[in-house]
Amino acid sequence: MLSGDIPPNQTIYIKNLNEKVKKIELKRSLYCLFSQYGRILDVVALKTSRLRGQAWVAFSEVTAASNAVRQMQNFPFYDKPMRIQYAKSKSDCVAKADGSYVPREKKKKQEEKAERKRRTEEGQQSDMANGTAAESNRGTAAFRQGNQGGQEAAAPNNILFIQNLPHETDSLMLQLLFQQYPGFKEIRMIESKPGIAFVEFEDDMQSSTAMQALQGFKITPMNPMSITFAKK
DNA sequence: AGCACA
Repeated sequence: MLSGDIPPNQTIYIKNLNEKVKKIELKRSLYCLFSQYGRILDVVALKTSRLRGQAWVAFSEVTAASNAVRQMQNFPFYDKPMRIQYAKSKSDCVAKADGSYVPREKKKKQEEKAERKRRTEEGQQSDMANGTAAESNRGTAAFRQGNQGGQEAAAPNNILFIQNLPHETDSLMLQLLFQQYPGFKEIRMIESKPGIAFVEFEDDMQSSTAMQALQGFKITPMNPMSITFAKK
């Protein structure tokens, strides 16, 4: 169930996107969501029968893509957890940037494939069978843009930065949630800044585990939490 | 499930 053996690529491939979202809105939201990981060169999304529900986000750096693949894995986006992998090939925009771009021949077989299957289209609300508590909690989360005011994602470290909390959240509630993960040390909140919190762990492996487990966890239906590494 | 660049 790992992301397969696709080698790292500065472009990420995202699937399981909500197909009801309009293309322009989808691209804009993806841009907002992922710009916290680095500079985005291009966002590609098509609504053709074969390509709906998928998108490509090209970063200027492979490391940005790597962070995005790990940290946004299963992030609830328009009610559906994103499934993220590296793209299988180089984006045209990066080929153009590094000079290796050559216009491709047009492929006929893609149009032929498009008319094959027309069987199951609706009624597939699946799984969450063996997910974590957080995973099942995440299911119907609304998209909230997460970004800590800056652009670049902080490197993985032992302190997590939590956003989009309901303003009535207190540190005791968060402690209940985070202390179940090994290495938990403390919650820090700031009176004058409701909706955010810092959670400290012993080390960055343990903070990463908690992040992965609780990413998108909803304290209320409108508050899927957005977890990133704190800036040091 | 599905890897493009209109």
